[in-house]
Amino acid sequence: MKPLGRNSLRPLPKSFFCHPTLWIARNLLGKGILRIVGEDKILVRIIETEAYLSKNDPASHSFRGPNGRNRSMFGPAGTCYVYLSYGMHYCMNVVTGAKGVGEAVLLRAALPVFGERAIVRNRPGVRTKDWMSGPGKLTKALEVDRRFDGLFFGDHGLFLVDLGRPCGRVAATPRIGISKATNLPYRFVTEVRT
DNA sequence: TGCCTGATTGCCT
DNA sequence: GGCAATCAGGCAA
Repeated sequence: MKPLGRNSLRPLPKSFFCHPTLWIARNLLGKGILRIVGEDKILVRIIETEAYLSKNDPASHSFRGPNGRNRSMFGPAGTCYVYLSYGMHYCMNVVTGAKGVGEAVLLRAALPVFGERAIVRNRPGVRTKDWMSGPGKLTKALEVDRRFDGLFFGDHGLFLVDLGRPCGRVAATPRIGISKATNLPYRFVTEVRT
């Protein structure tokens, strides 16, 4: 894998996405999202994810099979699945599992590593701790919207990268904001600090 | 065809 | 802590 830029950031290898979805959700904690917009580079560290499976997971968009909105969730592992939530917020997922399966990991929250100037531009007047403390806030800070739906991470200025540092302790809890399958501990958080 | 709900956020009190 | 904003699917009729 070719390093990305001056910080020797390496994109996550394809083999990373060959693991089970729950493994990927847990192991994305501490990894980086690199966003390149023109001259600006934004790097953030993932601190919260949620896994959405296909079978036996009624909370997952893919539970009822493919439709217009969730089509890219059934793409090959490493596909970016972006959907509109509550009619106004975008949420970004990494598709996992084989093509046609319909599993993904929702990227819920992150902390800044560098590129604060661009983040401030995207999140004017917002306190630092609230920059990316939710899925809709994260996409806003990184300038990610429906244009990325169905594209691959690694294309079009959006990368998942290894920061070469392990994350801290990981906690698994039920997922947020859902009404179905609320007992499943598919949300993963870490107390990592940059 | 039309109503209801939701993987949310941010403003207002 | 309450609640409005806003829209795409699901589902009932």
